Amino acid sequence: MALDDLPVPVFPKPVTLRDVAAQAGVSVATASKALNDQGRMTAETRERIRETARSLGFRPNGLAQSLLRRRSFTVGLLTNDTYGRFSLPLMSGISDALVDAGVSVFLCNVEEDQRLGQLHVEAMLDKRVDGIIATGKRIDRHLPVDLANLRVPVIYAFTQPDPDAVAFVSDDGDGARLAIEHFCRLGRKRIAHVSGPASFAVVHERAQAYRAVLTENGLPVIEPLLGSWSEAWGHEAVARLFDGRGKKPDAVFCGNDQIARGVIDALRERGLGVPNDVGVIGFDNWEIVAEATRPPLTSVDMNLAALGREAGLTLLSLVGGKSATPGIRKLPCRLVVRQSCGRLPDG
Amino acid sequence: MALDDLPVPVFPKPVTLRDVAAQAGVSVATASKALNDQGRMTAETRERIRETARSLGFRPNGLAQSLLRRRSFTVGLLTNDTYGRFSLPLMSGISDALVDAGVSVFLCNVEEDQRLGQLHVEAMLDKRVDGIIATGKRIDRHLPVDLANLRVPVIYAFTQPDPDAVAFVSDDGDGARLAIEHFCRLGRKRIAHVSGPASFAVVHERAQAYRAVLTENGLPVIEPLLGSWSEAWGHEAVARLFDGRGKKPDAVFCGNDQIARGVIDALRERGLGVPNDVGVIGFDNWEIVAEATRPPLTSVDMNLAALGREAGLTLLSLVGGKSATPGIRKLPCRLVVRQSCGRLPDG
DNA sequence: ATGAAAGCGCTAACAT
DNA sequence: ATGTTAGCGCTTTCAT
Repeated sequence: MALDDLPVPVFPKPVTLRDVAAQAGVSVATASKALNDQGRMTAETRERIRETARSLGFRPNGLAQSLLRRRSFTVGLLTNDTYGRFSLPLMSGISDALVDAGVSVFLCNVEEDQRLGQLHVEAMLDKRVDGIIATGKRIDRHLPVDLANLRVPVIYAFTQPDPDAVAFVSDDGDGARLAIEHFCRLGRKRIAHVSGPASFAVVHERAQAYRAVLTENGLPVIEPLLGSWSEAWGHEAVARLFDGRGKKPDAVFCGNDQIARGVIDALRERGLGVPNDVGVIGFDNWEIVAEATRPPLTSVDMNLAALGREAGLTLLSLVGGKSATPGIRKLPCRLVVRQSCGRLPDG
Repeated sequence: MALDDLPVPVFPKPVTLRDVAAQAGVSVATASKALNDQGRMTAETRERIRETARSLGFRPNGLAQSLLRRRSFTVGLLTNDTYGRFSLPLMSGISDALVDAGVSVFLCNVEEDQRLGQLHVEAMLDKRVDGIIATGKRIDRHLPVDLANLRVPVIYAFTQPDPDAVAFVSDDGDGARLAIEHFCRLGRKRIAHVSGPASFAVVHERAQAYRAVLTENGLPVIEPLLGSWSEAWGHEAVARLFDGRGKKPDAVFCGNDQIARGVIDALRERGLGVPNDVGVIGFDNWEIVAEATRPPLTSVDMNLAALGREAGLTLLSLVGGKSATPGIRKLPCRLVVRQSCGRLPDG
């Protein structure tokens, strides 16, 4: 038995329009028209050409078409959030919007590497992408690439945009507002806020909305507790909130779902019931966490997929030659109600 | 002030080789050679042409190059795991391997939609990708697309391959073995196994390795407990393991990190200490979970990024005309030791 | 040492 | 109703 006898796969040479034309006994031009529903010819010829194309398994070479049309039906997607959970729904929304237009997506992960980023952008440009979408994991940090004055339209989604660019971000103030108003409707009176590090812009945005809604409702504002985005911090925050003397909170609005989980666990350890004694709301609506807490966690969802869709559609219209108003557009959040807040009094 | 006065962005017409040639006073052919280090010409001319190219900001049109070279320096990445945590490390590894070769990645999410899948594959083929990588979220399910007899090489990574295709998957038996052997080295005597649903192939593969290693070490085999991949199941499994009469386990090997978390929490609630009374090992090494358990969880890592790299490199060599041995290649796992198993007796 | 010409696979004016 | 011609932007013989 022969060694070194691996079946070297030989790939069939692609069928070209020329092949189809020859086979059908017409010129390339006629074949092209037949397949693109252009020009005039007898229905019979058209059908015959179509049939030969089909039988030969002809597929037009997209490179040739793009070269001619000056449009590759391809957009570049830049991200620095390979492992995060934000980019995925975002991307899914983007692809979604683009697929319907027959546009494919080049995925490029740039990490924090300036050089790599620039390299990727050039590669995209060289491949003649129709446009570029930049996404990230936080809206107050810029990707490590310069996207100003490119030869193609650029859209920012969930990342810090260049000035005068078109950008979409979640409205974190709106998200916080939804949460606090939900608590108010449920009759909670002492609502605390446990959030992430002060270095995040959203932390302040949410805290501000938290204060505003409480004031509007004549409820006391408890100074927000800022820490890290971890369960451990949620734990610790509960100690700080409940150890002191004075009135205890009957609701906690958390900066993310992991903090919320820490809070819920800590409350249980203290013999405090959720939602009966204390209501809890999280942020991000990370299902894997929100559904594992006991009870399941009510949480603010940033609608990232919708945000991605919006970004994709806007890019498409830009590519189509329309113009879009520059500036940052904030998209509303949505409260996903589970069981960590209890029911309406009259519910 | 005028309304409707949005600055319609006008994009500069790309500079072509023809422009460069004209500007430098040479023919396109010469310009091409100068920029590609081909042909012969005075160093002076070459440099002059280069300089004009640079000053004009010339970038070759990749579409034209690809059309000629019959190679797009682009590969398609098919996945049905948009939201999962498996595809991301995988993708990152793949891009990693490809970027160095100047190859970009088309990301396509096909969900479970057969029609959408076929559509995407055709789109990729039309765009003349050099090859395709199929990835998924479990290795015993096929993507909803037919990738046999394509015009380009195909590699499978972490998804069920076609027969005779080249595929890379994690070696789950190896992963289980690493876990159980670790327990044995630490002197654990009654090691239980709590895993996911019987409908997953990996569940059996791991259970088999579990049995084998215990037998090799002369330790009793406790019939594996199969359930779901959730924390709640981890909880319940602990009840089943510890409620009965008879000897209690001193170690639990879990099918994923969420189960492990449920197990650890349930043990604590029973007053059982981890790792002192019971050691726990998880699977997947999902950092966000493994680092949030108390104590932090020792877990089996499937080395997905490495697996992706391997897949990427192999595709590249296939594209380069080399041949690869068909079949499923299993890549080893790695045990990430944290604090849920305790130390070596003499450590 | 440089350039003219052909051609990658396709589309679109402009003939006939 | 169909074919001829001229490109898209580039590379590559082959002349000069």
